[in-house]
Amino acid sequence: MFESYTIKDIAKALGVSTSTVSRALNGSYEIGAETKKLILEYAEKVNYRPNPIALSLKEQKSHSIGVVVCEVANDYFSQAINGIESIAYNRGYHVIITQTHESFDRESANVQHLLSRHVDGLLVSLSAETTDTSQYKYLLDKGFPIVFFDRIAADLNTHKVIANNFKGSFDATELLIKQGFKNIAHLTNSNNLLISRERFDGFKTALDKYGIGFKSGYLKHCNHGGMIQDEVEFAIKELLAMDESPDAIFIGSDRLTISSMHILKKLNINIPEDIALAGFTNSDVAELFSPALTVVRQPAFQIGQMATEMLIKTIESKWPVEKFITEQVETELIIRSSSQKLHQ
Amino acid sequence: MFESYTIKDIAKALGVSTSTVSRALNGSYEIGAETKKLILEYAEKVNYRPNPIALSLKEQKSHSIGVVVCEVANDYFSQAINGIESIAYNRGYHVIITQTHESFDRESANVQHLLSRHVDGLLVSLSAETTDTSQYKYLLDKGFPIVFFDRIAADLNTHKVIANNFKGSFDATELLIKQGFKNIAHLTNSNNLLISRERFDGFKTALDKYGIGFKSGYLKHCNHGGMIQDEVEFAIKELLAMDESPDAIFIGSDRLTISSMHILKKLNINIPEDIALAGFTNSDVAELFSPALTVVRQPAFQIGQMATEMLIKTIESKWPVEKFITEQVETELIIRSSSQKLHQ
DNA sequence: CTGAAAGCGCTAACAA
DNA sequence: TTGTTAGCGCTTTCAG
Repeated sequence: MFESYTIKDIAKALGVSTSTVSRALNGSYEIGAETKKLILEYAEKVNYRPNPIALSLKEQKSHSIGVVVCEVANDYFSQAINGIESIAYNRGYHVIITQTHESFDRESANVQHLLSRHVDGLLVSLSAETTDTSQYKYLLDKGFPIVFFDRIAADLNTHKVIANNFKGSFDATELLIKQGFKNIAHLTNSNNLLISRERFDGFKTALDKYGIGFKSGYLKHCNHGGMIQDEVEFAIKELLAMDESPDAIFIGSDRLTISSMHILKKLNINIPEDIALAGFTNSDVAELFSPALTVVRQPAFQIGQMATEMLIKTIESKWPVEKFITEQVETELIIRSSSQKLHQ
Repeated sequence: MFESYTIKDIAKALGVSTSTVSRALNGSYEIGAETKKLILEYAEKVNYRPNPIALSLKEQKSHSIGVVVCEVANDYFSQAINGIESIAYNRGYHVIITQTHESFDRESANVQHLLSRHVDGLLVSLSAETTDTSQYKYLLDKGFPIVFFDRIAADLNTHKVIANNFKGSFDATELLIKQGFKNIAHLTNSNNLLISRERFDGFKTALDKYGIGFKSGYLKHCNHGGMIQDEVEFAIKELLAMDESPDAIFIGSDRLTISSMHILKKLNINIPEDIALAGFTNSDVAELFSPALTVVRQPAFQIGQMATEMLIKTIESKWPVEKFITEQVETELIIRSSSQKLHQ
């Protein structure tokens, strides 16, 4: 079962050459119907499975794709990875997952490692620390397939999949405004990330639309994306200690949203009485929270699927791909009690 | 960068033979210090990386391990996978993850697929449907390395890693009893799984200790492990509709615990007023729930690490491994308000 | 100390 | 229609 038959074993058993066996197995037409039938039957009988390693060596393709994300224990990314695997598996690719933990150095090391493993392509979501994308540019220039998703590198010319961050952010902020909140803070990931800037834009635009001035003190960046708990706690405490402290926070990152819930609970701050909350997250249990959490949800599974399909298409393209597209998908605003204005 | 240098390129560039290069790179002693230095320096300069595929073909080892779990979007398993990857990565193995979705057929297909990928060993947690473990027995008899974790096959002679399910279950049940609950139901996964039986034993033993008779109507099995939402809802509704309906439920599975919270919320049943709750889960946000959830938590990350270490040790053992061990780790009972008896 | 050659499993160009 | 052979990148005898 695990010491599988080789093409050679079959050839010997049947008294033909290995190439004949290969041809039969690959459905080549330059082979006798008789021989073919014989070989296929025998192969079936002994449960022949081609050795993927030998194939890889021959074809110079590993049939694997590398994935670079900040971490897997994150609802958004675990769902995206699910989508990635669902496509990859069906197309005969396996995926190697690496985590950056929001560090640029680890990101580079991971890319190197994946390259040395001869992955056929890369699915990348940048770390919060990354500003230098030259390693990707170098690879892309050489024709190596890379698809970015979620945390994309705007300046690189390749396929990208991203959610409509602007609108997701705008909608959530507008909801808070319509509820009657006036002092809305924005807690978000590093400004290095395009998604942070897009989400801030959506936030700011909603404020503008309703004539609410933006206070720069209400904008807090967690440059480690919530990997360091103290950083988040510090930011939130700063907000709470302001002269005119905010009555609502809109949070622009999955991990930060969950961290904030933990911290506010620890500080005994009531949501939404003391401060209202809404944030990006793909948690499936947000409705169970106390209070139920208003969230902006991304179609993470689908994003993973789309990115993987684009990548495999690029990998298997006979011609060098020149025209790249950026797919944008919509987010979903799920309104629950954490964003509710209580009339006292 | 991604079209890497081969040993042949180096040999040609330096005017030596490929075997000499190989020897230098592998630190063989039968080589001149001069030549060695030259080769190593050049290899360093061009950033030589051995082709892992060629190595695999040569060594008949893929340096990858296969993982079989019911699903990754599950707090326990995603944490275990984290542990698995942390060890595997350091030891130069990569992991291929497959999901059974609690189906025996998919489990078999996954094992076949992983075998055809020539994984060096298997890390398995059985599906809820599995009763026939003969495929594993066959492989083990042939000396193929397999380590079971969490949902183990008791009768197979190999390494295993498991939590102290009996004690975890006993402690949680005892807590409920001490709180004053008398009619405690037990909702759990398929009886096929040893962990279900162990957890039931812990539950039953606690009941016995306090002289509480066990009512068979209070025991509900979800044979699909919560993959089918209706099954869980049906079981809970049955409990609630009983003449003497339970005042507390102790749940024996991560997924069922989360599902139950969703269902009770939907049915507008208050916890713990109407019914108290405690259950196995590795969710990191259980304290944020409404109400905060009392949980039995397993050291999933550590379990993943231990299983992987045992597997790699078996894979790399020079001698056929004959003595197998079963590691047992302790669970942790985290007491929160969902299990609290409110005195009215 | 170093080189030539075989072989891991498979495909494909070339011969027959 | 089938067989022979070379080669993918690497290690490892076996000669020299």
